[in-house]
Amino acid sequence: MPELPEVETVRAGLQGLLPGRVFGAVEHNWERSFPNAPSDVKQFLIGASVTAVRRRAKVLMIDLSTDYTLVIHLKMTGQLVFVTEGARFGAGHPSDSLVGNLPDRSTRVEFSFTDGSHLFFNDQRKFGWVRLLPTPEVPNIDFMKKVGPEPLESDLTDEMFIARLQRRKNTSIKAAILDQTVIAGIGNIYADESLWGAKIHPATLVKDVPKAKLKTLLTEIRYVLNLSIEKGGSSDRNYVNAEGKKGSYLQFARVFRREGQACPRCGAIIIKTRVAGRGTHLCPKEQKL
DNA sequence: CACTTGACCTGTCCGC
DNA sequence: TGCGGACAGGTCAAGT
Repeated sequence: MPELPEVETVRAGLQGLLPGRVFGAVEHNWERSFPNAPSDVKQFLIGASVTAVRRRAKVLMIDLSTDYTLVIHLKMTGQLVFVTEGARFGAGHPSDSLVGNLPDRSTRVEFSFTDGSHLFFNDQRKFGWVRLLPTPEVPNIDFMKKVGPEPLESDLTDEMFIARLQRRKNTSIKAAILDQTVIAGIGNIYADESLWGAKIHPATLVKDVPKAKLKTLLTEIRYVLNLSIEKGGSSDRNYVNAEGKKGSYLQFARVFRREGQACPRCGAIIIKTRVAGRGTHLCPKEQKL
């Protein structure tokens, strides 16, 4: 799923809903979704209150009063949906939702708070995970050690972005920006959208993209990520925010899932192809190899 | 080291 | 209607 804008939307939602709530119980039905030792869960989660909800790259962090943190990766189909007591098994969710009554068959973990509210970790494909770690250890997990800079942080300069891309100079520009160790948070949707914005064919080797275009690419990455955050993210199949609602970015997408339609800039027909092992959408007239 | 491919899973869609 | 295969928003480990 979830790329940076979707994870950020979930983070913002949870930040408004969770702080102060106290964990009362946890249930899970798929070991790999929450592989923590039961003794750790009992000692450091049950009875702890939420202090803050953070994000780094596509990873969410729910900080606890015990100086432990729930670290969560939604991968392709993960959802984190908060419901008050009445909504559990209850009236379901509004029409702008992909979630019905919870728990459902995609529910992997159910967190219950002492005030009767619940947080559901749903994950149809079971790729996602939740881990409970001491807060100071979170930056030391492999992913955090290797992940690249946040694209929306102003301390990432054009020069830094270009220099990091050069590490992957013999691969396609699309593979390079999807590489989380080069830059954080970009996935298939925003890769296609930003490459269209910068008029770069996704299969172009990094070394063959002029520096001026790489600079433009960073501008376009920031544009699409910010626009998507504003629209609440992209809901293609599974993604919903912390309240179970869909995001609307795909209504504004220029190429993603728009094969067969006219390019909004030049009118040529958008095509779908395959680059870096991923479905790839582009304008064949403006994005040439 | 850089790069590509398959694996991890379930569900849906498309062609026969 | 059933069945096989491809594909789906993301990482990882293993291969070359």
